[in-house]
Amino acid sequence: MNRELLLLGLLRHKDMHGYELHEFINRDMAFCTDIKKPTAYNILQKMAESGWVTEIEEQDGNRPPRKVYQITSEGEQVFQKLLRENLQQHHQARFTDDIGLAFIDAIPSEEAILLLKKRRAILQHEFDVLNRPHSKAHSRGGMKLILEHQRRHLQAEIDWLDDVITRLTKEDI
Amino acid sequence: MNRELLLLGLLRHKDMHGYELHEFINRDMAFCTDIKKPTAYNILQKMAESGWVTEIEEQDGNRPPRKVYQITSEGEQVFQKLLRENLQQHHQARFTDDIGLAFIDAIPSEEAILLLKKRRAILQHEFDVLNRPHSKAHSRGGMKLILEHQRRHLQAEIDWLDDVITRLTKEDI
DNA sequence: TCCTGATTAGTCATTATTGACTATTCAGAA
DNA sequence: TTCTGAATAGTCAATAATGACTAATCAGGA
Repeated sequence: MNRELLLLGLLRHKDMHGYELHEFINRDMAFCTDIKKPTAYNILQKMAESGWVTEIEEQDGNRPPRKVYQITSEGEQVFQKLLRENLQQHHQARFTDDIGLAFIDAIPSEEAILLLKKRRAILQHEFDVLNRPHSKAHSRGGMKLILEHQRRHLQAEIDWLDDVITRLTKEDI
Repeated sequence: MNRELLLLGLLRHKDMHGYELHEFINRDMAFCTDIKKPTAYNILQKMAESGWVTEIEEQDGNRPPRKVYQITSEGEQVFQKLLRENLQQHHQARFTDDIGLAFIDAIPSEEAILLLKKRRAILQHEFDVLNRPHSKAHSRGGMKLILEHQRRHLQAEIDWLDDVITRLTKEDI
């Protein structure tokens, strides 16, 4: 239901068509979700069937018509409910990167150290990118919170990875 | 491919049947992955088709026969490759919990604070559970690393959430 | 003994997700 | 003006994932 929350939240600000929503999400919100285009259209269609949004065919010049989505008052109520649910819950994070760690004793620790140092370089690079001055879309309210969250998370990852590398170096796993 | 890595890694230790693999993953590795039963069987079947594992029908008493999976030498090579890939990469974490934060200005900050305090209590509880003495399955090598990772991550989450709550309290979003 | 609920083991029909494709428009170069 | 590559807008067939189901066995109590 978090994808629904996201789409409704964006539609509250302004009416948008599917492609526009997808573009925004994949440009400005890539760090918190990952909705592919057909998935976005699928969710929009279902929300239209549920009456949370309305589809309005719009003709722009002589381009083929496109469907503009508008949140309904029922959709607004659902948004308010989903938002409250989201804020008061916590979903355990699953790190797919961890799976390899479970089997780290299957390779020589010198090699493991080299591989993890490579991972660390990637992490550091992402951290640096995140600390670069950011776009307009990211400078308002909630977005800043989310960016700060990513920053904190990446810092914790780097600290942890350094710790793992140190322990491997001391053969103290 | 990380699910494949996980299943192959477990089969390296001993031959297992599908249900056994699924049970182990959902009991002892729930904090790093989330493979449903039919998904596990599906992956095992595909790995059998690829020659990474062999299926052997086994009769236990007069129970219906079941398929025991055994890693092949080709499977071992794939495991070694996947493990190295996994260790040297980093996958950006996506926090679905963040989506609500993006729209936090849609509700009064007093209410948001209450909701986030509830979230914090859940987080704290998970942190406490994680710090309780853990099972045998979790006390060996790689597993300890992963638990430590979760612990660090949860600590960072709590710190961040406290920061958000403080900022909201000061109306400084 | 018989019954009940839990455990073991797996399947299958339905949903969800996505890679790959179509088709139009537009901006600029040749 | 004609061509080319990028941007816009969306669809669809194929794959992946899962909820709900089946079915046997077992442990223990009535």
